[in-house]
Order: sequence, then C-alpha cells, then structure tokens
Amino acid sequence: MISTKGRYALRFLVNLYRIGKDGQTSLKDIAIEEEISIKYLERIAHDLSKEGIIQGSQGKGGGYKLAKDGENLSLWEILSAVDEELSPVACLKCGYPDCDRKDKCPTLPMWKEYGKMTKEYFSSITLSTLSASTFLNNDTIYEAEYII
Amino acid sequence: MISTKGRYALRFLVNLYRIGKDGQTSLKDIAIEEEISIKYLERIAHDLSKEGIIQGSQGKGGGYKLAKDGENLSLWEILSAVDEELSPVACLKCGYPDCDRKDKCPTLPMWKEYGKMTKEYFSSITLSTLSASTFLNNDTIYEAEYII
DNA sequence: CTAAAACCTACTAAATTAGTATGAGTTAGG
DNA sequence: CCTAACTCATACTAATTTAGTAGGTTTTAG
Repeated sequence: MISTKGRYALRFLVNLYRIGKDGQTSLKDIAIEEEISIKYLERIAHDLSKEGIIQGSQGKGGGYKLAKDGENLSLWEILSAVDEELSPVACLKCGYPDCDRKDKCPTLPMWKEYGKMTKEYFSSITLSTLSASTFLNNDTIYEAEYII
Repeated sequence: MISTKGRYALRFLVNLYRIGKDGQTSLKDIAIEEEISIKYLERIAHDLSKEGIIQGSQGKGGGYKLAKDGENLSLWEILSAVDEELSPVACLKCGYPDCDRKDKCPTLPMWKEYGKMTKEYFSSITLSTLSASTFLNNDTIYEAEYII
C-alpha cells in the first residue's frame, strides 16, 4: 500500500505546481492548507529536495519551489523519492535475500507483471496531469466493492 | 504491498491445485514442500476455509482440498480472503473515517483508478492460469530498475 | 538584531505483520 | 477403545514499519 508519506508528497507538489512557475511558497502555508503536520511535511520536503524534485531557499521570505518541469515529472519519480521501494511483494525488493525458489516459483512472474503495471501506471501520469482538475472523468472512476 | 500471508496463500493453493481434483493433502506436506511454517500456514488455511475456497476434513488421513473450481477462482478472491483489504491507499479503505477533502482532493481519482487496475489485474488471473507453468512468457517479464 | 524560513538528526508511539504457543475437537486404523 | 494424525481455534509475542514529534542549527531579508 502507498504510504501516507507518498500521499502527502503528491498533495504537496500539486499544491506547489498550481501556484505556478516560480511560485516560492513556505512549507507552513501548504501544511496548513493541506492539513498536514508541518514537521512531517518538512521531512517529506527534505526527501524531495534530496532527489532534486524541489528546491528550497533558506532565510526569511524563503520557501520551496519546483526544481523540475511538472510536465515531465512522473508520479513514479515522486513516489520513489519518498517511499524508497514500490515493489508489490517483498520477494522483488532490492536487497532482499535471494530466494532459492525463484527459478521454480509459480507466482513470481505474476508479481513481476504486477510490478511492471504499477510502474507503468505511475510513470504515465505527470504532476501536471494530476494537477489538472479535469484528470479522469467520473465515468472511469472506480467504486470498489470494498468501499461502502 | 502484498503481505506474506497473501503470497503464501497463493503458493499453497497452486500446490493444492496441481495435486489434482480430489487431491486431499495435509497441510504438513505442503508446508514442508513450500518451506512455510506449518502453524502459520494453518492460520492461512483457516482464512481460506472460512471463505469457502478450500475444504478441510479432520481426523487421521484428513487434509485440505480445493472447494472451488480453479478455472473460476481468481487471485483477487484468494488475496481478499487472507488480506482483508487490498486498497492501494488508506483513504479508500473500507471503514476509514470519511475524509473531508474527498470532493476536492486532486489525487483521489488517481488512487481509485489504480485500485481499479489492481482489482482487474488480480481478477483476470485464475488459479488454474497461475498454476500453469506456461504462465507469462519471459518476453513480457518485468525487470524493474529496483531489481538489482 | 530579529523573525521567518529551510535544514538536520534523533527519538517515540502506534500500528501492523509474521510467527509461536497451546491446546481442543475429530477420525481412521490397529 | 486407544492412539496417531489430522483440522480447528484462540491468544500471545516479537519484530518491523510507519507516522509523527522534539529539539535544535543555519541562513537570510528587512
């Protein structure tokens, strides 16, 4: 499951993107608007900054702005920046001790395919697409049976 | 991320399916072959049994067999039986306190779409397909960049 | 000089997950 | 009828992860 960190990161960046090109904004403002703990958002911003997705400027009047072009910035990049690992199962995790049944495991290809699908999905959506209010019309929207 | 429980459940059922129609097999045998703790597998079998996916018979010489037709049993059903919830983000979880930003949240439709995709993927694969050794040829197989 | 901002590191609390312990009920076969 | 080999059931624990907090330091505009 996608973590809170990942969800917050996206909301933060949509907010930042919507402000516009050189819109430098303080974390505090966005945190209040998005109802996210400032301190927690600080940590998330730190990760995003480390990956070169946003750029901060210190001092009074400082803040963050996007360091990448929203049209080319995929959700995959963003989520990877804060969540470390997006593999669907532990077996595919980077650094996971090599499973000795990997050559005969009947389920592994299926997990890989799912991982591929996931990566392709998040790679295909850019921050600018996500930020557009027209993203996905209601007809295509999913109502899972697990949603009451 | 799919839990160990889910992964074990699939491996267990593939094993059971391959044994054949009325192949009644003890948990112990499968646990040994799949290198899964018997006790843990017992818990998983319990969940699967509760959902009517397998059926146990007690007593000496007893064991489990599939209670459903492998051709019509989807991975979605199986994973749902052991993992409670397969929603990609907490916001979509059944019983999750209703988020007051759900009408304006720019990311929610995207999560729903991802959830839909996930459900469709796992619903489209049956136990019998998964059990076939020919499932997915290597050309289509994903090698993510996070796999070393 | 001060206020407001980013930056940095370590800690903590809550929740989840994986797995164990212990045993009760059930049945085939000697 | 007794015992071995099973399923069935519940409760506990240990490890890990996640979410969030604490407590600063550094930088810069005014």
